[in-house]
Amino acid sequence: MEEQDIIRALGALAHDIRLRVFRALVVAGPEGLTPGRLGEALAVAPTTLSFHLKELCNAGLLLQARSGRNLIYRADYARMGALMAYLTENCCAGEPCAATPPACTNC
Amino acid sequence: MEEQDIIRALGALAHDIRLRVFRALVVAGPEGLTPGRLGEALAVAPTTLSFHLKELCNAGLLLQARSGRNLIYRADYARMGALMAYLTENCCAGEPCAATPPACTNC
DNA sequence: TCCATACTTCAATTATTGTTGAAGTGTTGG
DNA sequence: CCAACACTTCAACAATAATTGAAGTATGGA
Repeated sequence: MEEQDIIRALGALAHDIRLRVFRALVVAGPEGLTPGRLGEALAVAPTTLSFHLKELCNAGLLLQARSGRNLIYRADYARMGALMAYLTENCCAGEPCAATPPACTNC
Repeated sequence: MEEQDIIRALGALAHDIRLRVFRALVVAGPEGLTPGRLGEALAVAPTTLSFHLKELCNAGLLLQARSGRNLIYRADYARMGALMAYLTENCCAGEPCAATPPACTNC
């Protein structure tokens, strides 16, 4: 992931609606959610929501698919993981991720 | 860290100059750097740099101190750690931080 | 005290982002 | 094929962020 991608991803998450959308999709898991459900859950107007979903897609954080007359958005976990990896490596003084509460399940 | 703080921090890092500044300060360690050195290293005009340093301070990611006629900026590692913790917990499906290469040094 | 140094703040301008309602695209059931 | 549905795109506007040069503040040395 290039620096430019990192900046796009961070910028995409740096907005209240988009952060909530992304969180909702992370919680929703691999099945994802439709804009309809998202708009309902978060009380965001369709046009506004569509704009922000597009932003998140452009940043590479979301995947889009069609299912009938609905679109389905899903969080791109790999991408989010890559973002975390970059931040851990470059912005945390090389320390292991400060947030490892379920530490070392394989030990 | 409240959602609003998370958004501020993400927004602060979502800019090429600011991301480089923060990275430089992380690398510099606890001793930090002066705006003079930063501007020199990153080739940024003093006014512009000052603006971005202020943004990073306002976002809580940087600490400022005076030493003689120089100001010294340092990365706030704790704050960055809190940001990482939030993202791991809320945006990574509860999986442990995707980036744990030096894993489990205490095992 | 006065000057030079090291930055910051201010003010004006430009560029980018965010929001909204209206119009458009693709899809399904009748 | 057509009407209703689920969304997106467009266009216009409002709000916010970024850049620049000029002026201001704080510090240390002559």
